[in-house]
Amino acid sequence: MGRVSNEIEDEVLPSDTSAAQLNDESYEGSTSVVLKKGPWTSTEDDILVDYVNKHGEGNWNAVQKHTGLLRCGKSCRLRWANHLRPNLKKGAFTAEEERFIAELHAKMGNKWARMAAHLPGRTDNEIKNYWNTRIKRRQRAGLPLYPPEMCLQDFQENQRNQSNGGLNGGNKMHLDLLQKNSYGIHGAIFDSTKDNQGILPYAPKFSDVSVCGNMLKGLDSSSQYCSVMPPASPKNKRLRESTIPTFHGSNDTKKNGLYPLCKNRDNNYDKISQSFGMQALLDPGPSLHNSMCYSHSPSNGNPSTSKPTFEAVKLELPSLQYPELHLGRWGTSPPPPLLESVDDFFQSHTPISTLESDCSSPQNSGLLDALLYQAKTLSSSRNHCSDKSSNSSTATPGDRGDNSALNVYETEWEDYADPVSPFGATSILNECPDLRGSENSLDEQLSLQTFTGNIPKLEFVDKVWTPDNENQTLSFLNINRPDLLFASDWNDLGFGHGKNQAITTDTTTTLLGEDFAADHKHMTSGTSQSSQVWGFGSCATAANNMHALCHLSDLG
DNA sequence: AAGAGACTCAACCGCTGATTC
DNA sequence: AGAATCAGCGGTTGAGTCTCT
Repeated sequence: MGRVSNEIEDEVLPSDTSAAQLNDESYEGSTSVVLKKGPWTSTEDDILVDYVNKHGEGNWNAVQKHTGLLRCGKSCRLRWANHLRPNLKKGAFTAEEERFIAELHAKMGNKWARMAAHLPGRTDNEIKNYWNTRIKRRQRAGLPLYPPEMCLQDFQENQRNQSNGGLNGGNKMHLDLLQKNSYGIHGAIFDSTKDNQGILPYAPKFSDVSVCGNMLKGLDSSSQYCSVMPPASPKNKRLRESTIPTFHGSNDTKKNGLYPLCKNRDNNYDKISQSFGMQALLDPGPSLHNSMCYSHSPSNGNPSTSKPTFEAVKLELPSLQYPELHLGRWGTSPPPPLLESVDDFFQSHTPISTLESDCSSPQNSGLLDALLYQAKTLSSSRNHCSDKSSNSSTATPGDRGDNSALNVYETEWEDYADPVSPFGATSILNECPDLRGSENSLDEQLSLQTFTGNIPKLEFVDKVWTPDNENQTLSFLNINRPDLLFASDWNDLGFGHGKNQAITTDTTTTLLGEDFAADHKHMTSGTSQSSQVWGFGSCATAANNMHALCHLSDLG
């Protein structure tokens, strides 16, 4: 845009640059050739296009020699790649593209070129500009950079990693990165917490639990952005003494699939709580630390003393910022229940993801427990008979083995799946038509999703995005929604339609309150397809749900 | 209407890895 | 093996445009 001024003065391309031009500061180069800088003119474009048409791409330094174009090879390549090459898609990103970019960024970080490779017609520069703009915008708005669902996914991966034996190589890398990045992260995380202290009764008081890698990264190199976008308003200055622990993923996910939130029965809620900044209040013990990185010096030994690392490190990897996302909702939640009870809840129930094959009996009493157990039982029997729908989001690792497409992508994933990326290449093929056709911007939709329970599902990242496959790419994963036991999944279980659904909804309302029920109701209003999957509408919602369930469990 | 600030985007810069000599 | 060159990537800059007050 802009820079039209050059258009006039350069209408004639100076293959025979005058001496006057040599002194022009817009020209630079060696003693022999003075290369022009600044905006390209249409004439230059024509020359370049003509050259590329004749000689093909590459050998950019030869352009100047052969055409007299006073541009360096770099500039030519850039011009061609970003503006002149055919099939470039100009114009604003569509909502679908925006979502896809978010997903890609979540997985890749600031790998613009890679991202561009998945968006035909889009350039890395374009994507980069878009993303940076988005970051700024969301930062100003105090919004998270990523949809909360992504955070959950990362958390789930982390859960699996922990259950699989602690830190693996990827996690180790995580730690390294984390330590390097702890400063920026600290600020970021803390910002989000303090900002919500007023409304978040269980705002984390733990300190020094630095967010791990993927959550922290991805924002940008200069750490000017944080995983949780703090409102730009000065009045929102925040403390710097605490952080919200978060989880990090690993590439294990791409092997294990998804939905592990409840898969590991070991203190799942503890870990969730950790992720939401609750854990430390209750359990400062080492369990927390399995997945948490500490920014303070190990020699310090004082977990309450945050010692940000000031080493300047470029953060590239994705940053998942969920804690802040819906703190408003958190704020509306009752004070946290006894987390132990939540642990009990999870421990007493077969992980949702394994309902199909494992119907444990409730170990806890309580209405919801009973309901959940009943649902599980029915689900198990039903699923065994129905041979799992093709788009089941609860594919097990074994299922994945049957998915050749998945395997293909999985292989390619290895190339760039960052071990510290928040998301592995989890691939659950579920469509969520709810978002399709929406013309809302991604930001808007993400906000919406927060309350509708739609979880943007990370698909095979290594496929090229097209409108045709977008519905697959943007599948949604709802694997960890205890609240949906009352709704969508009951549909799936044969409970949810008509009267039964009304009953469960009413029950939810009664037991969990209008707010929760409204959420639940909203979420269940989706299509049957979307109701086949489980998920958190938002981390906060999930937390609320768990709190509610915990309450119920205790009440029961 | 005007000014300020935000936004957008093209282009440049520096760095890195691959390739060639 | 090491230097030179090339291609590409990601970060940054800056000017035009837009929006808000």
